[in-house]
Amino acid sequence: MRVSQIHLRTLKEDPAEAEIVSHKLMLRTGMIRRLTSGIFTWMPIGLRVLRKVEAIVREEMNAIGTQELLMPTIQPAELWQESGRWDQYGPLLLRAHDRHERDYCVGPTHEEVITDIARRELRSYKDLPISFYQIQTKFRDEIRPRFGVMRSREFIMKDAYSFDIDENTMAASYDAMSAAYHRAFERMGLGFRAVDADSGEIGGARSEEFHVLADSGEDAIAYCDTDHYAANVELTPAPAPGERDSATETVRTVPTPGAKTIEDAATALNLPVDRVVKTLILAGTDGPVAVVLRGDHTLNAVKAQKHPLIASPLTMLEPGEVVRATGAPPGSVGPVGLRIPVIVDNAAWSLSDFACGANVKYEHLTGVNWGRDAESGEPFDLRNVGAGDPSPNGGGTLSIARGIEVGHIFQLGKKYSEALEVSVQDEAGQSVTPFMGCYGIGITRIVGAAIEQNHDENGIIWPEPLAPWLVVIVPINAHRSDAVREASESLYQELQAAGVDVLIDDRDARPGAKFADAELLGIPHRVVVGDRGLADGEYEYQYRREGGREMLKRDAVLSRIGIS
RNA sequence: CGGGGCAUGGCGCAGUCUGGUAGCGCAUCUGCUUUGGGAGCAGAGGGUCGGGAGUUCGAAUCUCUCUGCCCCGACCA
Repeated sequence: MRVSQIHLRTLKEDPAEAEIVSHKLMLRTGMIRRLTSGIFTWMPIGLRVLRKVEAIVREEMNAIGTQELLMPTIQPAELWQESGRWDQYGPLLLRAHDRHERDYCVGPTHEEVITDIARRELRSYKDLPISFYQIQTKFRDEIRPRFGVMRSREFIMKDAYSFDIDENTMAASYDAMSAAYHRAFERMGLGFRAVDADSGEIGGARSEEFHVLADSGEDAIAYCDTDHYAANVELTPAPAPGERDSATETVRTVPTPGAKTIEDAATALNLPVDRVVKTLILAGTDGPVAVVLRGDHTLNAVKAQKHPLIASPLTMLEPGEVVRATGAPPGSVGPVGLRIPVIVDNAAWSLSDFACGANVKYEHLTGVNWGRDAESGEPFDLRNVGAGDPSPNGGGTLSIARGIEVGHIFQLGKKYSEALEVSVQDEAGQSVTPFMGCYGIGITRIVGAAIEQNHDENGIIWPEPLAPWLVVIVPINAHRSDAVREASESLYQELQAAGVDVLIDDRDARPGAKFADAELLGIPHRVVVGDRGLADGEYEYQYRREGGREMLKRDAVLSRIGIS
């Protein structure tokens, strides 16, 4: 394509609405435009990238025999009432009604519709296994859309659903899908990791998340390369409690003036943070509860919410409520002498001669021991694991990486097939309920995640498979050099003929402006055609990711691009 | 939904405290010059100052109200 013939309007400054790199760059390159909160137009350049992502996903789905279909975005309430999710799904579901006052929703996902298809279409075990997928716009009325395309309300998802006669074949369908996901993300050229996930309310035997690794990712992943453990930190178990040393100190009250954080207290007490305990006051199922963690640890909300005394969703009490519950403000609270239930984390449970808040403002206790000075009760796993913790598989220590969730696969079991009464006949002629799996890929999110992972101060650095164009040709001063015009034009024609996605910057612009745009757009290969090089029959070649420039003959340029 | 912030040509901002009828940079258009890292000069177009109500001789500026957007929390592809 020719730059003169496409709509290209790049911005030099970051728009104020964007906070993270991918969002800024998508706006600066003109890939997307916001219509309203969490709803975007995909402009021509952005759409080119989106289509590349879709094409790879589509090919990998087709390759494992999953069949593409297209379901409606608008779904009748009756179906959701049948599954029970009309009430369960809550405000995330955008609802509407038609002129006859019949209720509908804009599909946030399609288990109900595909299960309805299944019960109408599937008759016999001979129809199974079978799976379907679609690439389609979804709508989820997120409480707080943010980060541009990464958490938008309207987004494009690839959703697939499998139907199997029993659990074993369900597992096989799941494994095939998992393998296809690995291939798809590999083909996109993205650094990613598949991790064990919480199957959560959806239930079912197994679940994995696929994360694109990026420092800006919202999820923390714990992994161990030696024993191949990988899971969301939310779910990674911390070690069981260790042996407690016996008490050697007596309790002393120490003033800690002005100490509000664990670090303040540890400094005032002249102790390492892991000898000081933090006490968090949370809303409980029956009044406030105290949770005790080692000072260097953080509370894991997913684990805490599973405790019978802790209210879900997890709620930290306000300072005033903490004073009412404990007599002291946050920062000076401790487990000794509390009249509310105390729940102790494994690591804190294992401490002896530790320090904690004295339940008096700006006072702490040292030499505290469980049993003698405060009741510890049973230990619980309540904390997030960190780098250096032992791997649950036992083969090494954990590292922590940040990731952006771009895919999630589940074994659903019979949840929907039972609710919507799908049945097929088995070999014995008996009616049985098929086992389902569901598999999602966030197509639009992948575009943002790819940029988060691949950019520098000058702009995007596309992995080749996702780039809007593979090559950009930059003629220098073509308007006054026949040689430049002819050479760049013939290179353009040759690349086009070879089926390469090539862009030629035929604008009557200064070289600097063209270079800046080529880098901002992140096009992998740049070929600069100027009188200087042409005098020696050479072109300047630069690979966006590496940055170095070299003067090459035409054949060498073609071979760098990957055509011989 | 709770907490915080913002709203002024397409984009980024100043002006608001202390009311006097809107300005800067980028972008756009015209002309001339320029041309290997976001050109220079000269000129031009473009704004109901988010909406409504009020105070005032007079409101971008003060008051009330509504709306929209962004950020921090629980949720997700």
